Amino acid sequence: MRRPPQISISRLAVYLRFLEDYIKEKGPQATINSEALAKFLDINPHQIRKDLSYFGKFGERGVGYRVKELIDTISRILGLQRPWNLCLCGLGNLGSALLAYNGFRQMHLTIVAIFDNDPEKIGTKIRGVAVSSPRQIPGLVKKLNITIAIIAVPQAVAQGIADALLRAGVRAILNFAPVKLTMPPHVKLRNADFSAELVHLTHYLSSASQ
Amino acid sequence: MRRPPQISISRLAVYLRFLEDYIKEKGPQATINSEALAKFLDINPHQIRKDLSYFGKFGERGVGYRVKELIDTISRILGLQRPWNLCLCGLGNLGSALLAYNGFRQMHLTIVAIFDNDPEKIGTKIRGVAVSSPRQIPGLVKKLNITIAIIAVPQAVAQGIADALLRAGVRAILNFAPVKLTMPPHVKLRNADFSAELVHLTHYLSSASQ
DNA sequence: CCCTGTGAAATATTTCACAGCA
DNA sequence: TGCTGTGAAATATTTCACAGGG
Repeated sequence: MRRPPQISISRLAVYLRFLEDYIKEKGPQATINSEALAKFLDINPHQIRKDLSYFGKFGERGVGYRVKELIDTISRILGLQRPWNLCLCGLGNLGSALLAYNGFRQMHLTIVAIFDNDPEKIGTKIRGVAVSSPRQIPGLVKKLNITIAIIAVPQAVAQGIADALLRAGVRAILNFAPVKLTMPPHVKLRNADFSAELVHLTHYLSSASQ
Repeated sequence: MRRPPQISISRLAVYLRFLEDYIKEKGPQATINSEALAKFLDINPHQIRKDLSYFGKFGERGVGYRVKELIDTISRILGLQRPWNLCLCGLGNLGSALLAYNGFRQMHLTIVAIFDNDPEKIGTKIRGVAVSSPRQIPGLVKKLNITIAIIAVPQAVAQGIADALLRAGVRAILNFAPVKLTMPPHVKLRNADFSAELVHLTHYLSSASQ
């Protein structure tokens, strides 16, 4: 059994979300086999079994997987069995969208601090979360035990915010700003890049039509 | 020379964005070699040369790449040398964030229609773009020659919107709703999934600390 | 000599086929 | 029999090493 590829982590997240919907519909005793799950998600059943096998044996031969157990297992694999405190940097449209996004809560991910430069926003509470100046990053990251940060600020200030987060001791960053950030290797950095996604579509459409 | 992997398209988008910033700083005569570019983007220089070589020969031995030319070349590869009309489905926080996102304009991607169910919004113009009822999808997609759609509606209605877009003749969809959409193979579908990104961070943090 | 472009090697990932247990 | 778990095969992708043109 080898080390799981990065991409299998993304797939586990997809399985998890589907299974959470599925158990709501089918009830807590539901089981599912890899073939049925594969069909729903339009993926190869071998892939699913392989992804899970990197982490252990969770199914029953002749039966499939007990959905309740599988949800717990995948949650544990993904580190979602415990709560995480996040901060959101940047409360523009994107930051507001992320704050409103419900997907986080059910994953035990809680935004406990918001940092924004706008004096109008600083000192207010949005959806129950206080907005602070970025100068408060060092203090609040420690005080609120924040380990993960979301960067949703303009390109030009993203690296500066990232540096402040790094100094404050944040250990992982999800960056929505369209820049390549520089971080030491002990900080885990992921980039979410809208335009890179769109470009797949334009490339596909223009190469398909030639 | 083999078929380029999907992921090299994402990397080309990253190269392109960097080069656009770079030429602004260094001027229109700038050149760059694969090693320098690789260093800026924290990537392997062989990877960059290989990614480009899937599409042709764009560099000069002993010199590197002329940045201006390389920008044009990558734009052409990605299908960005021509304009594209997009529609945005869903004008919540995320939809608003996407509408405000400047990255699209410089890629010749124009949002020409917005679809939302809210009667308060229908009939208004946001950032110069009219908001219409989803019932207008068939008519407007054809009339405005929309080929690409962005779905930023709640999970529960995403498949219905996708079906309407399909019937209207849209050829590619970028889906931000956290569901697996079902589409026939001739429609190119990409998913942008925030929580799948975050889960990489929680998985990393919890497995690193064990 | 400098740096690209590219076959070939190394590595990573996916798919397959089937042993083995309920 | 039915389905998982997993080595092994097939593919895909990345990295390397170097030929070759300016």
